[in-house]
Amino acid sequence: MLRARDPRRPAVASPAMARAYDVGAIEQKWQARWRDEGTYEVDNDDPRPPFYALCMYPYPSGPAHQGHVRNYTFGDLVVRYQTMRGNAVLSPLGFDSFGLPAENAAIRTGTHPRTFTDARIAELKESLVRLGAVYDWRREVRSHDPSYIHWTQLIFLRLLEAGLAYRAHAPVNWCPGCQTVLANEQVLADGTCERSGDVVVVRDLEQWFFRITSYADELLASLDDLEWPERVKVMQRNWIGRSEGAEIDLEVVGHPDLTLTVFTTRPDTTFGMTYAVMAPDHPLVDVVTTDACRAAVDDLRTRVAGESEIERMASTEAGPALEKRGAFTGSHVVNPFNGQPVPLYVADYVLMGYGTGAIMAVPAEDQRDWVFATLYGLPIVRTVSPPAGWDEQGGEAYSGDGVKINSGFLDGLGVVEAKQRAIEFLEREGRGRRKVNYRLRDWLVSRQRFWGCPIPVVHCPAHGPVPVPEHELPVLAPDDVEFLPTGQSPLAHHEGFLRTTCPICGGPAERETDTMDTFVDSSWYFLRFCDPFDAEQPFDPRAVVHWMPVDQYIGGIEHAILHLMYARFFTRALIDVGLAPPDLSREPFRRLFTQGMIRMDGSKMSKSKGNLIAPARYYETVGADALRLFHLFVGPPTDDFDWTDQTDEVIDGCGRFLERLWRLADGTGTSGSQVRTGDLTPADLAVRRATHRTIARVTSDIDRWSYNTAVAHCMEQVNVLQRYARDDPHADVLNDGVDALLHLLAPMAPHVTAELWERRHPDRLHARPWPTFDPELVAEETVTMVVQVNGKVRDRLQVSSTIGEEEARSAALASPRIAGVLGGTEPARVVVRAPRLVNVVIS
RNA sequence: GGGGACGUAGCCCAACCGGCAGAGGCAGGGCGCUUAAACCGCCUCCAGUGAGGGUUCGAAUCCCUCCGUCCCCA
Repeated sequence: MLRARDPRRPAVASPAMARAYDVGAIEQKWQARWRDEGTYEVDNDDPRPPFYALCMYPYPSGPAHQGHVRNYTFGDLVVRYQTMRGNAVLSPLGFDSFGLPAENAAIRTGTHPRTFTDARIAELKESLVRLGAVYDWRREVRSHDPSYIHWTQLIFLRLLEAGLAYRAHAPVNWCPGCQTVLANEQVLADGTCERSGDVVVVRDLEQWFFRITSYADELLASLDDLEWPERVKVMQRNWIGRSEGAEIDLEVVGHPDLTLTVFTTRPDTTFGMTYAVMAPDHPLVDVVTTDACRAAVDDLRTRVAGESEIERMASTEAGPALEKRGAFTGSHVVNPFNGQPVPLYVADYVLMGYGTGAIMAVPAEDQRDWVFATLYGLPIVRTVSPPAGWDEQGGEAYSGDGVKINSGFLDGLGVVEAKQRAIEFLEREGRGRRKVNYRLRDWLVSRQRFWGCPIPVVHCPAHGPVPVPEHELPVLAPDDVEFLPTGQSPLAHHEGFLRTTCPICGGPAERETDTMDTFVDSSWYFLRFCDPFDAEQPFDPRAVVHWMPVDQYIGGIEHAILHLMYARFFTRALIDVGLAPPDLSREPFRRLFTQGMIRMDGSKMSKSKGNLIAPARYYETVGADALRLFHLFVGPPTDDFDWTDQTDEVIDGCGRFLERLWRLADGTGTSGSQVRTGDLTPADLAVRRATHRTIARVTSDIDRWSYNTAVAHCMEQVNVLQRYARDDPHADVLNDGVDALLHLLAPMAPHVTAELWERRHPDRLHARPWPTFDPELVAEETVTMVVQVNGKVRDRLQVSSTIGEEEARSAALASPRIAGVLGGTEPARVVVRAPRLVNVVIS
């Protein structure tokens, strides 16, 4: 019976096809062995040097997708390779198991989020086991486990005690779809929610914050020493957004008791201040607004109140209703540099959360001010001379360097010098001060959600927010709640949870019903992994000092900013509040690797896009080893990969390679030829050299994350050995070659190599040391020396690899072909790069 | 608008410090094996490095401009 072949289905799916070996059987066999024998379980008192390898805490969304496969293949390679290198490798995995999808599923189906989440964890775990990824599962951590909640809450209380957690009334980004508060970074540039796509609005709520801004300078400065991708460091630097400038206290005309403090990065431009602007929610707006202007100002404030900051910032460029962007307050402030009064406006483009919530406007040197000034007919005075032709070419604001003009005592200076002079003037006159400002804001951690770690606080009418006593932890959410799409956590409707007593006075009090942002859970899980059984404390100080910092952290570039920033902050904060020891590294992740995305049809492969290619189908056919090999082989690990119709053919190719390896190693590749012993021939020696060269190359490839070339070099070596095996091979040379190859492939294709090794030797491949090579065998005896004339290759000579410079020069010039090209011309110059190249230059 | 990465054969990619453009794979073609096909084995076609300029004895590699794709921040 014939059936049309599904082009997306691997060719080897056909059961009729001859297989060299039973992929499914051996993969299951070895997965069971690694589990039953605890091969990758490691104790804290292990005498080998410690190595901590970690893949980012996954959110359990169901079976692994190709992005996971790629991530965990890299991670598993590191674990197995470092183990063979003689290290005690800590390889834990856990699940970032709190989060919205589980709760949304609960609202949709009525299933408790725990039931839903546990099922998704089981699926993810199973697909990782089937990938052959190995972990010390004894150390598994789940965010929603009461023993983890306990310590997350203790950390919260200690941060609260230290003043690093606080409660504040704040405008927050509210997503109507998710019915919760979002952090700024969860709001996309178009003002919509990154998760649901709803338009985010601003609401004013009492919220909990972590004081990450206290660490802004340290988080910025210590980036320099990290072995992280430069692009990630750049993103973190930009996110912290340190800017040096000045705060200036402006007098408000007619309000002798008031000063309006503004922040500027360009104090040198103060002579060009032609107006000033306050954020609509600035506390002084009411005071300075005159009756005549009140209606317009109130109108603006009402409109802005419903908009997210992102929307307000995005509206900088020309758009509809521009004239509604600001309103005059009726008051004036005084320019401290020249004593001139200038009008004071309220405008949406100034944000209360940045700087002081008010700015001096210098339209000539700031584009947003330029747009606003043009719109409202405000004067524009240049204080920096723009480059020649700037105005003629339609130039507007000029923010670059140049000579100061129209600036009194600053005239003639450059911008950098003028800044310093301006700040000195302000400080001397008592009108302002040097000030460093950050874009980074404190971390808003409150979420109006059920499926998160409860914030361990009760609200007492008499004593306000009171910490839950530590011996009462953990505070756990009740199970008998109703999941309804209301604006509040279901906890807020649960009387049994809500009603409690004040720990101070014993009077009636209410529990806090907000839960913590799930980024809190993922900010310290890597510490818990060091000591996951500790019932007395979050982790033993000795254990974290032993394992930390993480030697190799592996994850997606999408976590380049938030997760990594929060984890860096938490590690420092935990040390500073005394939960972690002072000798713990303040940087949690020493080396970071960020893998490229898997794309399909131009967009990220994801569940929401519906373009997932499940790994399970490959486990059934070519096997996990082939799928792993494919992910390693297909391109540089940092690069994005486009999944296309041809991808299955490449995966099949990886499967074919493993079958060739099998035939070679299992003896079928020799096709019955006699295996020779005795003295080595030159051909034997060449193969032995190839073996050592392959060991050297693959080792170096793995060390520099060039897995695609590591696989390619193994493929090349299989080709060499296969050819050799058919052609009167020497027993030792062939066996050594195959054995070395099995070692090299052991971290990449662990199942098939383990099985082949077992058929050849009594011990376990993955417990063996990484192979070494003989440098003398790696070095070539003779090399091809290229002889160029004026950069063009004219001859190739076989020379000793140790040839000296003079010798190389004479050999090149003695070549008849070179002499022919020169035709008697005297070389103007001879560039010698022995032993590879000689370039003869003639004019 | 600002910052960053990348562009090499029909396709995915090598070329590590500036030194012979090709290691590996996919697809295609041919031959062998086979009653036949698949599988397997052997052989093989194909580019001068997105475009232009510069530095250099020598540039895929370094610098500049432009084009294209992607990422981050606005």
